[in-house]
Amino acid sequence: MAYKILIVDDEKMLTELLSSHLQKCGYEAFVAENAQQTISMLNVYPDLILLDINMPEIDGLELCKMIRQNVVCPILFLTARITEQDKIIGLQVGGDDYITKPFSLKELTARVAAHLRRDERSKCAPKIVSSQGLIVNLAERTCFYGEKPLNLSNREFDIVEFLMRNANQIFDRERIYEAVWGLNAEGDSGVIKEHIRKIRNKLKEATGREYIETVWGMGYRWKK
Amino acid sequence: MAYKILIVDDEKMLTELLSSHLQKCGYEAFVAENAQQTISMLNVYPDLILLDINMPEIDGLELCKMIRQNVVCPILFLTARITEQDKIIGLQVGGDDYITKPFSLKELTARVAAHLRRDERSKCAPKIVSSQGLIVNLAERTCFYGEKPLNLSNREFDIVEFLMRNANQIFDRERIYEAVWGLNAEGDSGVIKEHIRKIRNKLKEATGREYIETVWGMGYRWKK
DNA sequence: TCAAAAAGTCAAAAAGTGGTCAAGTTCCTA
DNA sequence: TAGGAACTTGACCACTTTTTGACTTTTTGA
Repeated sequence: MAYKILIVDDEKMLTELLSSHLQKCGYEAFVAENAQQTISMLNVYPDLILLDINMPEIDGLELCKMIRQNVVCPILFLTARITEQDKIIGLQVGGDDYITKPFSLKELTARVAAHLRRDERSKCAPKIVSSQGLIVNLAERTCFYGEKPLNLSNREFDIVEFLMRNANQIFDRERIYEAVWGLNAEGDSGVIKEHIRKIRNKLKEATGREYIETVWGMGYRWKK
Repeated sequence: MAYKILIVDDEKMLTELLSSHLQKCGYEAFVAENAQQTISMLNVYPDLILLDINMPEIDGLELCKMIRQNVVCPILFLTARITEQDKIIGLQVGGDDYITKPFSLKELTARVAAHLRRDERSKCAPKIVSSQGLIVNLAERTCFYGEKPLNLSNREFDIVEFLMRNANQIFDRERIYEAVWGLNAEGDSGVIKEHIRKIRNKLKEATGREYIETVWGMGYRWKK
């Protein structure tokens, strides 16, 4: 199946040029001309996003931040200006690389290919699980929200991993205990409660969002 | 078995184009040109519905609300206009996504595929029971009327589940007690009466309908 | 028409559940 | 092996659910 590339730019000329070129190169190309279109286009699950920084209405950087809430694929900025400052901001909002205008099509496709390759590698090796901008690296046992590390302890990480792998399902404390501590491990007595509290604190601290929901009388559920 | 897609639009040109394209992609396509046709078409149990918002006679949004009374499959709006306001209203009436006209066939099929995939995932796990627009998710133990959550407590949910599973049958309070609390559990003394009252209140609040009927001297019955 | 039985309502007591905290224990590392 | 981090425990509080019993309303049949 062909890689899907989403092009976000308001200049029709450019988007047409790019999309036809990328299609020739064997990619599937999708175009969005504004923020709204972009967000709804994320449903096609693009493998890579080309994002123009200079757009009317909404800033590309701002848009990037929004995209990152839902998606982990590489995001490459298309931009005229590029200072060190820009670069730092770009990375902060979750961008992966810059391509400065004007660029040759050859250069563009080379970069696109490189990032897809890299993404492919990271996909098979460490295994990354992502949920609303939260990136969990199972190989390194780390958890980041953008640049921010969560610093989960071992037990905490295990619990998060278990809940994320089974997102949207409800588990009572006993089931979580079994899953994380191992079967026929004795008792719970509230350890989970305490761990959940710690995890929630760290998640809140880093992301400002609620990930773990309490279903009264039933248990906990990871909201995807 | 091919996915069934229902296309609701009054422009013959468009519906023919769409249906032939979707058929080429391996889907089964059905067309409805107005509200009446749509409602009767629901009997084929479509897996996904493409719904034009701008139709004469009846508003697409209104129609969507009616469809949702009977059906849980994804509903995608086809629309020219699209503001934040539209989006919110669309979601309130039970829509799942928007596709703005004009759109490419490629984009359309991508979105259709994405939603079918998503729906497939949620289908295999939880098991959904539906009764007159009331959707009960056994896995999550939630109960919705369209968008409105019922917020049943555990005991309440158990009772509703039992009655719904055995719809149209009459059970006296003792039988319900046995079924929900477990056999040779002692006494009833009116607990059921109270729970039934709570459930009725919540059902009434959310749906405006009566689901639980009292058969005097005999017990209660869930009206399907 | 009236009284008894059945069903419905209400408020308050009882039981159960989850969140928080502080203190204890274990484990690991320097 | 001392110190600190991670893990566990139990007690407490706040809150929700469940149950109870007294009371009212409705229905039925003599």
